[in-house]
Amino acid sequence: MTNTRGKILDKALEMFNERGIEYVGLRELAAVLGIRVGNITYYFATKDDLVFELSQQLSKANAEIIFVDENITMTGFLEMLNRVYLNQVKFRCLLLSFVHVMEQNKLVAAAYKTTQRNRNATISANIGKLAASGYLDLKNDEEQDFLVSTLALVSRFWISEAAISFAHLSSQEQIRHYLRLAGNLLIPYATAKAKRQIRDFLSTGQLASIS
Amino acid sequence: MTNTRGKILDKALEMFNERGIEYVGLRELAAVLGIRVGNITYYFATKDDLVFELSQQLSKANAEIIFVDENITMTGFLEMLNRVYLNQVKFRCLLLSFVHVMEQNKLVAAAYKTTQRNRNATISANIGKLAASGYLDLKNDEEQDFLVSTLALVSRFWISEAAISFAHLSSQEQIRHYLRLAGNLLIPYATAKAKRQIRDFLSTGQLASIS
DNA sequence: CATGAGTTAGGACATTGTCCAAATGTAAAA
DNA sequence: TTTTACATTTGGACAATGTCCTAACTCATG
Repeated sequence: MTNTRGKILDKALEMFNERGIEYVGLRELAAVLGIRVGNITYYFATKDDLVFELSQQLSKANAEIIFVDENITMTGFLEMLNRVYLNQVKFRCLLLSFVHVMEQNKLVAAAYKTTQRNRNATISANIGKLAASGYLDLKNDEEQDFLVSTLALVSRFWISEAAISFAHLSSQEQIRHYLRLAGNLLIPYATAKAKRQIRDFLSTGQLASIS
Repeated sequence: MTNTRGKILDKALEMFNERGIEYVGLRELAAVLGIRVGNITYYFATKDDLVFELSQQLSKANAEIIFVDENITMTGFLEMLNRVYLNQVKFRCLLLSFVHVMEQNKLVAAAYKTTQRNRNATISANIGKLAASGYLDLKNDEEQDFLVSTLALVSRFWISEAAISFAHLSSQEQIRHYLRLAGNLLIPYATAKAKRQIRDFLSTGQLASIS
């Protein structure tokens, strides 16, 4: 992006990620960009609008990753999770201010509601496919709901816990920890071939971190 | 509490819980109390100091609940979790701004570090007792670490997820949902008698909500 | 060159947390 | 009772924030 709007978005994401959305003022952002505050408000009437645009970028990036895969394997499922986690690192400022943003920013809140409904349905469908394909042994709907609920909770808040409790670890190490957690969550319900894929993925299969 | 300091703390907690720490200004708090802003800063030099005091109250309340019980049962463990969740509802403003507070408030962050270390150790010890007493069947340390890690994550962030996704439910219903989640998490490792206690607790045993 | 839409600059505004000096209240000492 | 010393409360100042508005500038098009 070479235009002003794009520059604002890029630098805002960079600074928000480093120091937190609430702690980066528009004047400081403007100063770093060598422009005036009024110029930012020309493109984004409010700071919320700027944050909303970033949340849309994350949403779009996730949409390219999360879909119902008819031929999903346990390895594929974990890779999908891995890719989502990597996206979340890129937009970590949003997830670290998750509750705050959702309470304040009506735009983001409204968009999230619909996105999240689809997302949970997709995860649920994939878990169902894994069961149908002999990767998971689920006795009833409650077991499936439990897995989906827990995976959703972990996926939403792992980065918040990591920021507080595992700040000394790299993003890649943090992701490894929470992928391991997800894997352990699935293991009691995993068939033999699924267990092999989980153990294999956790020991060698992690995707490369972002640049 | 009839003194000014106590009144400030009580009303602040009430308003923070209702509308969020970030959205209640000191002037509004002072106005509701019928005092001046400077009077608040006399007792709490900064807003962070006020928040820190509230976090100490939560810490103290939890300390009375969370301890290593030599004769712990599965029912007792779930009751302990239930009591912690009820405490968290009382101080939900702190948990909803968890990451935010930890990033900004050095006092709270420092206190939390040591508290959390002890707390995780205590939970881990109780899980160990459950295994020793024939409630849990843990094959290795990794299984125990997994349970402790996941329980810690859920216990820290359930209220944040509930505020966003289950705002239409009462606190008691929210707690029921996350106690069920914790129960389901334990079930694959639970012995027969533990399974009975879990199912029994989830169907009838939930503690009453706060007034 | 002139026009007009798009863009940028600069400053005003209300609100926030913080800080301070003066005024007031209170309770023990003289 | 009066004085003194300390605790409490007041009222306003301060810098920083997000938001808003008007004037100035840029630049392709007629």
